[in-house]
Amino acid sequence: MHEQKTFYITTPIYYPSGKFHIGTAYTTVASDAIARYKRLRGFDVRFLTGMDEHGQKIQEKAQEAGKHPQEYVNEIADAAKKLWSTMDISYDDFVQTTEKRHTASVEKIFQKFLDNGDIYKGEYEGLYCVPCESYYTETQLVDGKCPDCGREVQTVKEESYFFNMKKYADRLLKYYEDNVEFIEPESRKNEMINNFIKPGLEDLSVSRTSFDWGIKVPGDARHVIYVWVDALSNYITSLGYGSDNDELFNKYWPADVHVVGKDIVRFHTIYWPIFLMALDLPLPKKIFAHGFIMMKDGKMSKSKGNVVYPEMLVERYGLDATRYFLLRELPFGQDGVFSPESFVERTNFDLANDLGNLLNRTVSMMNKYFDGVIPTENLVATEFDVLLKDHAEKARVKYEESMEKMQFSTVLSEVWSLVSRTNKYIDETSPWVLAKDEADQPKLAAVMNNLAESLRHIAVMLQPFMTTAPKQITEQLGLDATYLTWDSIQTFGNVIAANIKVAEKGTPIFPRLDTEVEVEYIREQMKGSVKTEQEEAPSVVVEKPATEEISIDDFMKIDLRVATVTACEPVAKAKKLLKLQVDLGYEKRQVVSGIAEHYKPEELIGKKVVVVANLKPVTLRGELSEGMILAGSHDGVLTLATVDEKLANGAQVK
RNA sequence: CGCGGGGUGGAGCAGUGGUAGCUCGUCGGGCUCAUAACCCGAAGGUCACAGGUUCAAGUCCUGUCCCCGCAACCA
Repeated sequence: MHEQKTFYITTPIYYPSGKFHIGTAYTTVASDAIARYKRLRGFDVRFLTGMDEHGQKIQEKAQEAGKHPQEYVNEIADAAKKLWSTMDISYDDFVQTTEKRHTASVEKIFQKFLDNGDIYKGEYEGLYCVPCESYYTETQLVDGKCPDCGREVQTVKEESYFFNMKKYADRLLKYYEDNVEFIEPESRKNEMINNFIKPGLEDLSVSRTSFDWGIKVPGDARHVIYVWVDALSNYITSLGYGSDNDELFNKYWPADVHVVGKDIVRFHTIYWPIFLMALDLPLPKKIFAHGFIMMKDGKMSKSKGNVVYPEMLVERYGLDATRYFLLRELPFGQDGVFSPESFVERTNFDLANDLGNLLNRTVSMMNKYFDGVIPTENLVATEFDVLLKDHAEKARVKYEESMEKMQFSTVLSEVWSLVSRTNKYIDETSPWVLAKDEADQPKLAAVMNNLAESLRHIAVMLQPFMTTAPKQITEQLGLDATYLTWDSIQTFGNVIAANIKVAEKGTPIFPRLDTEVEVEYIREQMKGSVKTEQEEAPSVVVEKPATEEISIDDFMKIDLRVATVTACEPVAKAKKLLKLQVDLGYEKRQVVSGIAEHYKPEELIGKKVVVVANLKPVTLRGELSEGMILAGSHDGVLTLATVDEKLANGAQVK
């Protein structure tokens, strides 16, 4: 007997910085579809997901919440597990980087790097702002000063451990060449080579001394291991690498595919392979980078009020519709757009009209013409039968091809081509006509049998994507789980046993939605997500007296003056900046303001605005700015604070 | 010239060098088993623009314009 082929697939481990939005669900649902498909094809699958739980931010967030970091991350991990349970994610393991099995192994990995000379202790030299406790790069500085507080920065040397990346660059490139499918889509590979490898890899700082919520560097407790070595290692530590029991590791490593978002391609295609080389371990077979879910007005963001949370869609429209939409509407590997309209329309057209209705009319005819029993004997094929059968077989082949390429959208359109073909088949054969003539009974019987068979094929193929509908389809057809295996759709026809009775009354598996009502509902929910955020953090909008209070003297230090905008033009190569000439009465000045996305230059000329006149001048994008224009903004809408025409230029505002 | 993606019938997208397809919308027709669902037909495209390679270019090459992400900029 052959040993079962294994398949190891991972999602990224997620960072617990807030509620998961639909993008996180997308990654996870896509990975789940692959895992389910591979299981269906007989693989011994291991599907890993988890949480990345170390770092400064978590330490701070936990402190804000008045919790121990461990308590904080555990709560979020529980919330994640709950969401994955809601979404029927069939993961086999959930790793948290704060677990002993991970931390112990990471220490060993780090030690091995040290022993082999891949990691050396060095000095990180950077521009440091002491009050802000932050490093900045040269380009981040504003006018040579700290971008946060405006104070002088110092060149500071801090002790840090470094990983020698250069040493492995050639081997990495070679691996790319020898394994053309290692990075997909291919454009990502070119991006990595051109941007990072060709210019020369820099040694990577792999430790920090500025916070301590992390895994201590072996033998040097002042340092904690920084995110890369820690987080990426989860893919092997969760298999028991470096522990007493490495059975799972030997069985499943190397991973067949790491599914990642396009934002973390670099870490998975450069750092991670190099770490593995340093450990003398085989590299993963594939890194697949998917695109992002965009909104019509750009990226999802709370301030735009366009954030979509998966729970909302699942609660109202069901899990199958939600999973279907994600994997059908967005071409995997590219960015795609979510809109309330597209969601409702996909659900109505594809699920309710095409698929749901097909099942419904089939069950109904079965009852009407054959007392609910799927006919299996005395079948006489119509001229259309062979066409349907051919279509089903071709669809299955194309499905398998596209599934290997993880082109879920294409895969699903293949399934729907069969749904459509079957609806057409009903029209072609017109069972209601056949039913009128006793002599056509055998033909009618064949038609009914084919309909059940076609629906069965559809149900089997939908299993990686939907977790309820395939069962509902077979249940309404009276078929048990044995009819849902992949083997059972290698042939079309002669599969369904005799005397199987369909449901007496078909129940719509996807109710039709009222487009207008539901589009409005989703919109409200998206906006609503803004409100809840604000409720959670009201300080942003309402008062924050204790800490924000200033004295009248402080206030009087600010010299606010009325001025007229006399000229205005965009700043070259800066998307958000406008250069304004303002007349303060007693003098004229140039002010650079970040309002280009809200005002056209010509709109501003002649406007009376309020200027902070005694602000220290700075240079922005090479343009001198001697002051600041007051403006208010909320929910992404920005408006200048203007004053009445009557007020003369130079008038003080207080 | 910071990096990358893209510009295809009204909308959203597929398109491996060889009759330009799909979904929705529009118009017309058919059917009545079905969730006012299903099926058929039609209109509608100089495939951003300009060159080039080729027997043949939406598809390859060069240049130009525009859009979108990332980065930078928001005093």
